[in-house]
Amino acid sequence: MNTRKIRNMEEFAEVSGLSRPTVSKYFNDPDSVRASTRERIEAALEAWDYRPNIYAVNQNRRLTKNIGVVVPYLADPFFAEIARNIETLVIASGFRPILLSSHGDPEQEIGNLDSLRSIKPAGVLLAPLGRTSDRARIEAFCESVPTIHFDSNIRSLGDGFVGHNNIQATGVMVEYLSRSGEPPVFFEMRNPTNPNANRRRNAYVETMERLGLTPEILKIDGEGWNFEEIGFRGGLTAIAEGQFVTNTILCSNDRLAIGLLAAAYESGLRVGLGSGCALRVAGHDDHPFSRFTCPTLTTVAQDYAAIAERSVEMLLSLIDKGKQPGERPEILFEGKLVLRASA
Amino acid sequence: MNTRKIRNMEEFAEVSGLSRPTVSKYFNDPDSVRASTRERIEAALEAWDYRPNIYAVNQNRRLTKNIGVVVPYLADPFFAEIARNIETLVIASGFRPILLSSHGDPEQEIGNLDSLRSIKPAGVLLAPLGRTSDRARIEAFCESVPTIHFDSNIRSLGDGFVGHNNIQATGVMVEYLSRSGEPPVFFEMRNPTNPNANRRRNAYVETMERLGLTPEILKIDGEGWNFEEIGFRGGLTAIAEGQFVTNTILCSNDRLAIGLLAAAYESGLRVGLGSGCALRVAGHDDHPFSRFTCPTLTTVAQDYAAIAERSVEMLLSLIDKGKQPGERPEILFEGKLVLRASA
DNA sequence: TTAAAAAGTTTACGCCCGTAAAATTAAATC
DNA sequence: GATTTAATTTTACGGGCGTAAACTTTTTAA
Repeated sequence: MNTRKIRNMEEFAEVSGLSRPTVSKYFNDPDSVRASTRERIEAALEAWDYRPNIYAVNQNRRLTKNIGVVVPYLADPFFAEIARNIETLVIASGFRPILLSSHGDPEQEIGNLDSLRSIKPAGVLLAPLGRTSDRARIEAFCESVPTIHFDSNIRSLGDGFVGHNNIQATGVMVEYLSRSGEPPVFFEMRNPTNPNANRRRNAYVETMERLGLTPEILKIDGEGWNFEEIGFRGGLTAIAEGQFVTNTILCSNDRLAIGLLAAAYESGLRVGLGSGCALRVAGHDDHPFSRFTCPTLTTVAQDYAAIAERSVEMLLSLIDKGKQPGERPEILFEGKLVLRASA
Repeated sequence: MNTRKIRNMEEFAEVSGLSRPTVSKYFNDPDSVRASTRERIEAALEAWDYRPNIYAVNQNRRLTKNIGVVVPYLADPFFAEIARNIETLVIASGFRPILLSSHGDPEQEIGNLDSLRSIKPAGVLLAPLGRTSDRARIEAFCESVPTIHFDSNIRSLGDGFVGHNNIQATGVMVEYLSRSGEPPVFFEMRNPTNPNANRRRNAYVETMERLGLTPEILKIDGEGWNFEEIGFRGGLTAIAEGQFVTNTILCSNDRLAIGLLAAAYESGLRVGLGSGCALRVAGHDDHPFSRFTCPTLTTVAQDYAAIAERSVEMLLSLIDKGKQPGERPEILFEGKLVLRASA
């Protein structure tokens, strides 16, 4: 590594023995220059440690290489995991991911979008909060920036959607639970923020009716994203007051189930399939921690990898080809039953 | 909101009835202009929806308002939580946080630092991976960018450190466990990546010896950041082969403890304080999930809020006053015993 | 009221790079 | 070796804003 400090592309072009526009061309697309030229530049890069000033580059390019990724709540390992997958894919595609969490707060969500707008991203992958989201302002954002929604589908918002097939997945779980024991009671928050929760409830009701069973829904109180806490408190009350109509409980998601498992343990109720068990509990999502609950949690897995891959793919194609008027692709991946010890 | 689109600061100055330098001054520091001027600009901002181009601004400012935040593993709710705290504080101080995760990978860690360097941050808050980190390259980074380390202290790296007092915290826990039942066995990974793990082990040994007890350490195999899995497998083996010398186990961290609890459950061992219990298990960190394990986990809490607050404070002062040669402040916050059901 | 101080305006230059057009050089084709 | 084609260089401009100097206006203090 040479000692002289390279201040800008002009100087770097000089030590490479080339002109600045050629070097600039190389940085935009290494394949756009002759092989021999490319080698000279790359040799110079080894020797001199220069990188184009990202601010000057982005100021002048029509489109930056930034891709915004907004998730509703990063402290939830589910979103952390899917964000990790997305990040890796975005980088591999030569873009630069900017990861933002809304921390469960609609204002922060809009703040994140505002903040993204100011960096003029090529596109955005957005998993919205849901019910509490400021629909109008998200819509305004989507009109100025190519946006693919994932995880949570807000009707007709954004240029496409990739997510989990809640209907199919819930159906599979309800069928399994019904044929392997008592039919399930559905356990959920009274005012779920996420639209997936509503789809899951509806699918539960439909499937139960199709099977000739009576749907039973237990709605518990609680606001915010502290789902384990909410499931725990709701579970304690439900157990103490005997609110569960059958011995089988299907939770709207794994985090509620984790709370409910804690409540069952606290109440001295053994959870599982065996004859010595008082309760069966199932979740939904295959949360990273569901393999380490006591007992391990039976659940329906979302296909994290496929959802991440497809949303990045869809966004890149949107950026590349531009918006197709009238079109808004929606892709759902099927859930897979994961049988563990809890149900 | 007016319809005419403001393209740049020139046009915005025009509609505000001011000159561009004055407007520029306002955006750098609203208090640097007369109150009446400030009001005019703010009124215009309401009416016209203009924001300075962030790339042009950063290209010209000596120092950007960016602050990098690098954590080793964002899918760990512990780091997600501390990152959330830091983010909020950084924003409140008028800076812009850039959150990056190393995903447990030393190369990604260096990649993150490289990526940060290219955005010329005012400063960086870095929680390094630890043992596997590329020390030399981190050192090189720290020389060119004001950097405060947190969580994990790599000897003499960076311009300061804020973290958890592992020695004191482990001592408190060992004392509690010893006086309330059988003395604890220390349960940890054979090759812990994080230097905190070493401090905890040493503190365990010291405290045990001070109390006149024999330290017993159980090292389990496993690589990577999948601590729950490692704790689970190690726990299963240890239980099956009767490797625990006493009935009390102090885990190096909560995530290992979560795995061990799952192993105990799987093995039919009841964990807790009562007479019907075969095992006592304690953790370290007060992981967000430790309130929902079965049984709930006794642990030592890290002061998340204080660590976040102090590291941001330290970094801002470093940015403000510049590096004091020879000085490298180290601040440790004490751990607080959290008694729950598991021990 | 007046002088001094503070704030704002004008003018001008620089930051670092993208990009377009025209001129030149090098590589590929026959 | 001459011609075509592709790549590179030269020249030139623009993007949006920071910032400095000199000048003018407004505010504050005497």
